[in-house]
Amino acid sequence: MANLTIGRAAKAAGVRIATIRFYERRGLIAQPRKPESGYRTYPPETVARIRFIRQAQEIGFSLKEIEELLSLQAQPDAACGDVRDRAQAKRTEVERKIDQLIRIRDALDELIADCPGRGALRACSILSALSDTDWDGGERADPQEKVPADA
Amino acid sequence: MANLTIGRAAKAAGVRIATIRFYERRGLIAQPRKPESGYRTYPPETVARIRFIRQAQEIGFSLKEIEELLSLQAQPDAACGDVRDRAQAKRTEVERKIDQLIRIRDALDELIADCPGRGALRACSILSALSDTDWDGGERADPQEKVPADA
DNA sequence: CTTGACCCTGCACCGTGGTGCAGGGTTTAG
DNA sequence: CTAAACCCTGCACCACGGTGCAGGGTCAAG
Repeated sequence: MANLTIGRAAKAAGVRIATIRFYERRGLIAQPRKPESGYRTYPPETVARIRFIRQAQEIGFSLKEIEELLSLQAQPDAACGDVRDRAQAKRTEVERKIDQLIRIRDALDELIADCPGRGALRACSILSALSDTDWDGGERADPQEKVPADA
Repeated sequence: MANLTIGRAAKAAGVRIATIRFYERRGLIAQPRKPESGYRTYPPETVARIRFIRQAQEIGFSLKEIEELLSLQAQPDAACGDVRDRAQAKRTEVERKIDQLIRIRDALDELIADCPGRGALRACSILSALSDTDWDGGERADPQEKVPADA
C-alpha cells in the first residue's frame, strides 16, 4: 500500500538514491522491481533495514559484518547453534571495542581534568592508555604472513 | 641506542614496512632518516606510536582522527583551552560510540539468550534494537543537501 | 668480493563504501 | 500535449587505508 519509490525511500531512510542501489547491488536489500515501469518500489521494512545498516555502520560495523548481522536475524531457525556462535563472536568483539573505548574515554577525562586550571598539559595520558596496554597478552605477530609454512 | 631499522620496527609494532612508510607520508610519525645510508632508524617511542595508531584504528578512529588524538598529546601547552575543547568533543563522540555499542551488545545478549534452548530464533532483537530506536530524536535529514537554500 | 638480506623511491593497484554523469525512459502536473 | 520531475542502466571516478612491484642501493657474513 504505502510502497515507496526509491526517491521517497531514500529520503525516509536518510540516504541517497545511489546508496540504495548500491546496497541492492551488494545484496544488503532485496530487489523488488515492478517491471511494468522498471521502477523500484519499496515497502516500509526496507526503509527500516536501510536505517539499520546506517546505524550499524556508525557503530563501526562494515557492510560485510552488517550482512552477517542481518543474516542472523533472517536465519530459518535451522542452524540455530551456528547462528548463536556467530552472535557470540560478534558480542565478544563488541565487548572488546567497548572496553577499549572506555579506556580512551577515561584517558580523555584525565586529560581534560588536568588541563584547564594549570594550563600545563605536559604528560598526556592518551598515548599511554592505548600503547602501554598489553592488548593481546604477548608478542606482535606478523600482520599477514605470506608464506607461513614450509618456505 | 636501541634504534631500529624499519623492518625491526615493523615487526615490533605488528605492521608491515610499507605501512610505516605510509604513516610517515601521512604525517602520523616523524621522518628520522639517517642520511648516511638513507636508511630510516626508529627509536622505541615510534613503535609505541604505531601501536597506538593501530589500537585507535581498531576502535574505530580514522587516521585523521588519530592525528587529532595524537596532536592533543603533543600540544605545546600554549593553546590549552583549545586543546581541552577538542578533547571534550572527542570524548562526547567516544561516549556516543560506547552507548551504541552497549545497545548492540545487549541486543546480541538477548538474541543469544533466546536462541539455544528452543532452537527457535524467530524474532531477532538486533534489527529492532537498531532500527526502532529514535537515534537522533526526529526526522531524517537529507544526507547531504546540494542546494539547500533559495532553490 | 660475492651473495643474500635488507633498505630506498616512486608509481600502480587493491578493496571498501560510495558518488556522479551520460544517455536514456516514465510519470504527472499544468 | 509538453515539460518538469522522477526513474532506469552502466560506467567512471572519488577518498581511505593501505599493498605490491620495479629498479635500484646498502650492509653483513663467509
